[in-house]
Amino acid sequence: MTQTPATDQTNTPAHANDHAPCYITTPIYYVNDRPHIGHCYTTLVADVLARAQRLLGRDVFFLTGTDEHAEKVVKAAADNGMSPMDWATKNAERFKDAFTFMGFSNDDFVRTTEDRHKTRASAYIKKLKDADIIYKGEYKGWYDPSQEEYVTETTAKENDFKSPVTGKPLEERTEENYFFRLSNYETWLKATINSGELKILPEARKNEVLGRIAQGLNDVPVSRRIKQGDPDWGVVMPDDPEHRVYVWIEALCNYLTTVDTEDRRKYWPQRSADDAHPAPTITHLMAKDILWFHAVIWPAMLHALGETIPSTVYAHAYWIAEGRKMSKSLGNFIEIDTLRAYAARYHLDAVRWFLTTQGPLGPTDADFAHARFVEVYNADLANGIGNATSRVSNMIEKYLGGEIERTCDGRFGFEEGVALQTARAARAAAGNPVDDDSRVFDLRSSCEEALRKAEASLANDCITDTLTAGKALSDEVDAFIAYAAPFTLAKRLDEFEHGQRALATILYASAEALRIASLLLAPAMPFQMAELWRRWNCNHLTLPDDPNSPFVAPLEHLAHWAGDFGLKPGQRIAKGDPLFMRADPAEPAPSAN
RNA sequence: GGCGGUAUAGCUCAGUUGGUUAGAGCGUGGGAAUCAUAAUCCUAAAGUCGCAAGUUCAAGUCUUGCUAUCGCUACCA
Repeated sequence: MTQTPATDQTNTPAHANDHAPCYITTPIYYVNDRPHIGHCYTTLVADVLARAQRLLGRDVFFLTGTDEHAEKVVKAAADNGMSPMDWATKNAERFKDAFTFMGFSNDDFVRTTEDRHKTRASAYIKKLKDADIIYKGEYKGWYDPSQEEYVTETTAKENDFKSPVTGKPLEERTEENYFFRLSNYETWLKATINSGELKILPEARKNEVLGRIAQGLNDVPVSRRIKQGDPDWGVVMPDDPEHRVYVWIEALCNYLTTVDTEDRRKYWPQRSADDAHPAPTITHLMAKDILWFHAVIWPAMLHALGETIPSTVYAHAYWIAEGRKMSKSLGNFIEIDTLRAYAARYHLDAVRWFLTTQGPLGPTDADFAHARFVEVYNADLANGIGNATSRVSNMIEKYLGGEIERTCDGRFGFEEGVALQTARAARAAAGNPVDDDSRVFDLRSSCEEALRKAEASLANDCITDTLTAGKALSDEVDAFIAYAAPFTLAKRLDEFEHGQRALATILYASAEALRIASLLLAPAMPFQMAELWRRWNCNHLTLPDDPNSPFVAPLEHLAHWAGDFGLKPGQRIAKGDPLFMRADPAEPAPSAN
């Protein structure tokens, strides 16, 4: 499952090689933090994207992990009477547990304290140092003796050159440090970002980064001199044991160190201009606070190393809670336990759906409000896809004995079609004729359209269009059922020559469209969609009982109307319990305790 | 302080190079239907497009000022 590194690719389906590989990362999370909605959200977006790309048939590698080399980790460990490593391990496990709970399908979980990371990160830095791209220089800054740390120029100025914490005067100090020649890459960065070779999303963030680059780039310090009594924690500057590499610069390397192995290099290949293989896509997802490192410093480092640069750096905004910014002082962080409580009441897939569709993917923050959660849950899931599958399953059980009788082309209201004419006649006979007898439904074309939309949006790392396309299909089925009223026809079968055939045709089209909708919804709701496939005996997954098992074919094939994986005559359809039970808006929010 | 973004129906947001009655989803009102988780379908109402001035035959869409709000301001993760 999720936390098991899938290091071997032997289970990769054959079709996976038809497309370029796809590498998706989240930041590695600071191990002193407790997993909260922020960590879960970024990783969920990555998971939905990874699942969607796998569904398209791509060979995906999805990485997350923990950042463990901060000095504060040593302190926190000491405060808790543990060794830094034991403390880090304990907290890394909390992230792993949280992510397992969220149903994430990451292929690996990297910890920066692992040798595989440290040795390679160290090698990259050595390479840069040997090339004089990392050089020894002098850092002049404002030092806060009471806190034993430097403060930034701006912070120093804002606080009138006094310690922001204690108010004692700051000292101007000069220190010997190593620097990275970021200033060398100003022109290159501008060109690379402007050309779209490096996509920074959303657009607003790209402009922010470009604006800041335009103000000029300075070389950045990447190390600090090791002082007497410093803990041995982190990566030492190659060939200079008196300096330690700053955590963040070593941490960035995790994206490359983890796939810098023979079997994984396909996700991050060193490419030449005439490379015939399709270029893999490398997508870094993160929250907006760490965009600068990922959009500027990291690509420049990679460029200096002669490595491929990421194709997309996506920085989403923050969640706020019930209209208020989450902060430690307010103590209103939505922690993993709150999400667990929501999942226990509404289903994990409902939590995933809400976060994905209502989240701050754009440049502005989004609100996690209980009332809103229930509204979206009822509108999209209980009344939407949940109810639609219930009513269709129910009618197939009731009118067709729980078995698909025939297929059809999914087009209704057109000249040659008899099924909808029969259904309209039945409504008229029942004294409830349709308002508009010229209405047409082309469910098959709608499905094909939805598929195109999904593929186009995923090429731009957009996950929501795929989901809304799936939801739109389910909505169309609802409208079709209301119009065709198969339940009315079912009561008057003997009045019409082809009544039974018309009924079976209408129900087939409804169910087949919902099956295709469920495929598009699956990246966000893998568990309940797999449950639906079990009830409907659809063989989409290699292991029908394991929602995390690979798909048996790419989406294009799976979603083919009445195709090899479509519903077939004789296929058993079971109704089962509601996938998403309607929620009571009056009920108080689930509590973590 | 500097640079930049945003202000459009109750809520969340779309609104292309300025051009007829400003759109969607959710929520709300009315009607229909009853297969379904009282779900669904049809339909309606609701906006002086932050405020003020300007450019123009014509501005939500351009300019200026004001107000509110948000982000970035680099080496803590």
